[in-house]
Amino acid sequence: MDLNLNILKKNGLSVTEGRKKILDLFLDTEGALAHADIEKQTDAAFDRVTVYRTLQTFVDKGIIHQIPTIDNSILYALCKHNCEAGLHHDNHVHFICNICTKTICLDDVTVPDVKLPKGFKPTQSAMVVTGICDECR
Amino acid sequence: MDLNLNILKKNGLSVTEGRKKILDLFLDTEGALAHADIEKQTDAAFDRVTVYRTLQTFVDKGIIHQIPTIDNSILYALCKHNCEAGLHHDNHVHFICNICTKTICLDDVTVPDVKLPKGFKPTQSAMVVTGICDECR
DNA sequence: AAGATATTTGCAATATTGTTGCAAGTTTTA
DNA sequence: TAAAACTTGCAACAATATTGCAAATATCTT
Repeated sequence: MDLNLNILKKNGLSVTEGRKKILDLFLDTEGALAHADIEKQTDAAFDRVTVYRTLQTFVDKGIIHQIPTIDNSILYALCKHNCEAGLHHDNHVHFICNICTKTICLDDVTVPDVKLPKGFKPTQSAMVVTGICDECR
Repeated sequence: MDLNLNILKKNGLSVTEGRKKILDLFLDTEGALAHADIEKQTDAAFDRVTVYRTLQTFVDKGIIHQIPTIDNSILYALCKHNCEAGLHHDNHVHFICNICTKTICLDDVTVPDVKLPKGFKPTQSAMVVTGICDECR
């Protein structure tokens, strides 16, 4: 059975062309994707709305996660570790290259714990590092 | 001389009503502001475009900085440490409260250094922690 | 202090991005 | 294979962001 099919079924999702195609894109992509990337790389085969809804569904199911960025854009990337529906525990650092502008999941670099002031209870933390990636230097 | 006036002049900016008012807002606000907050709190006294341009100018001059968020929104906060034009070195952790949804600059919590894989050169890093803040618990 | 120059503002138009309801189409279930 | 459940695309809409340009305002110069 295909990998994408497998993932969709495991999460109780109907298997449709759009979901298979978009999931494939993520499986084939090193790094993160924005909504616009997906539209472009699928040749607008699917309606914008479908892409939005598919991404939201994948996030809800814990298949992909959102990455915080400093500009106004949402980036998505595959969850490498089994995230349950509604509960993500991706804990790796994301790197944004200033030259090629790619966002790369540094799966081996975990977000360090920080000591918060009294009264703050953390549930999730994210870290984004910008700079020059290994391919652009 | 007023503090806001001082800041504007130091950065070689013309002193206008809009800039004074918006800068005052930041000086009076604990935490971060979104474009929408500013419109609301100035009673739409200024055109949306003016607010956009003012924020951009302040970022360029190193007066305020942008905060990465996981949803599609840009947040701005005062730079507490003297940032030069075009080069920000705010290095504190940002905390987003899941209950009151405020974003708080934890000025005393610095972003820890992480060891990146070979070939990656960092220039800036940001850390966002979500959870429950000291006032909401 | 007043006019010349430079900068900023507001408006209008336009672009981009994201959301919702609903009917038609597709997938799953039994 | 038919019924039920779910997904898609369309259309309309809403929110957010950008640009050019003329009018208004601030700064500079003397």
